[in-house]
Amino acid sequence: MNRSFEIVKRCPDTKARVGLIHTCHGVVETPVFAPVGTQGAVKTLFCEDLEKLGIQLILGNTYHLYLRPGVDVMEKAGGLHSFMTWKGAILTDSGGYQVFSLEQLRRISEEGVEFRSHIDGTLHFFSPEKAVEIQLALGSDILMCFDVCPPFPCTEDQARQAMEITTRWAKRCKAAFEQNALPPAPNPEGEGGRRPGEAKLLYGITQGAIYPELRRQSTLELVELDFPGYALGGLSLGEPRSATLEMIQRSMEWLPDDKPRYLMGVGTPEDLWDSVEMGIDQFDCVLPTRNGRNGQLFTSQGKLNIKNAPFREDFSPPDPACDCDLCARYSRAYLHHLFRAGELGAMRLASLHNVAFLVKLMRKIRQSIAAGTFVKEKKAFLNAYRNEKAPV
RNA sequence: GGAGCGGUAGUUCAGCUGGUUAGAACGCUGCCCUGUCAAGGCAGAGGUCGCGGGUUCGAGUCCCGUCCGCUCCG
Repeated sequence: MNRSFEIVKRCPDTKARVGLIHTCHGVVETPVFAPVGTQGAVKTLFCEDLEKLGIQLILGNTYHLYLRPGVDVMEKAGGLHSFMTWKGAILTDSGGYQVFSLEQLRRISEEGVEFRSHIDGTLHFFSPEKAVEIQLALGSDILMCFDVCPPFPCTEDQARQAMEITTRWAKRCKAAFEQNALPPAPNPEGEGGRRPGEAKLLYGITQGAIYPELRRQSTLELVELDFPGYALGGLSLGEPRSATLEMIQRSMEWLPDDKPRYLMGVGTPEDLWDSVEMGIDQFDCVLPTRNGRNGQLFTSQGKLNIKNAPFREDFSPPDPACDCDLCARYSRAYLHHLFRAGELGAMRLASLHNVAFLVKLMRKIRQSIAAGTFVKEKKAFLNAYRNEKAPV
């Protein structure tokens, strides 16, 4: 049996845990935040930056990389790792999110999804099998099942349909994965399995929008299929935060304790603390890079729109508590100026800072779980982040 | 000295033959962004239409005068 995930430490007060995911490209310490590199690049950053931050896992996107540069190029390059020179682990999203985000450009059937390329309008077809095949060609370490992500809001009927087809596709993804990704490996230990880190991992994705019963059914059916990790999909699409938290909390009851739980597309610093507390191990989010490009910084004292007028003459560091390449050297006024002047470096510095901020936040979270101070640290962080006075 | 063109938001300009609360872009102020179609999106502030008369029910728009700028001719 392949134990790709091990739990190292548990929080005495909450469901939070510290763990390790063994991938073909190194160990990933959890809870982890993975920056999103849709097109084989974390926007404005280079591998050197990610390495310097100690990042162990990044995302790539099947749909985007399939369209450009194309699977042929990826294969000739020897896979995405080699292509972009990334030595760490890569998780590829299956393109399921694009089923949602490219709503106008696709048509769903039982067999799969017909997409029109957002680049040149050409027609393409993704089946669960094809999504897996492409992810294998990319050389992904953690593959995601091809799912249908319904929008918010959506009716219970729509949510049910999306959830049911996602489950059926999960079976097909798993079959395709087992056929192509797991050639019988000689095993001198005689246990008929691999050692940790020798196998690629295919995660299942739960759906069900914000309907608890659908969520339950989705989760239980996927658990039945026995994936090495489970993702919570279709959340943080605009639904009330309380609903998101409720869906996470409920899902934790149905998911096996000994597998990594991945909350897709989240999040904000508050979301990360709250979700880890409930037992989430993995995150990814475009927020640090997208907001970075748009001039919003995460800081220890809350969000900061660096383009705002008051920063014109503020020569203090963006976040005094931060030691990233931005904060260690440049002032708010300078970054403000770079944004106003449309200098590309502004987006890079802000993205770098935001990614560093979340990565360091996760490190702090892991350490506090291990030290048994999670609850205290969370409270302290949120007090400062929300700019409230510490309780006396 | 003469002729022509032009003066409308901070800036560059739209406003057909006169007709509701004068528009755009950029700039400015702020908010937003959650498995990236995103160097993006939304909202807001800002103008006694150079000035003074006149015609008209009604003038940024037509007429007269005047000031300023540009171009050309002397």
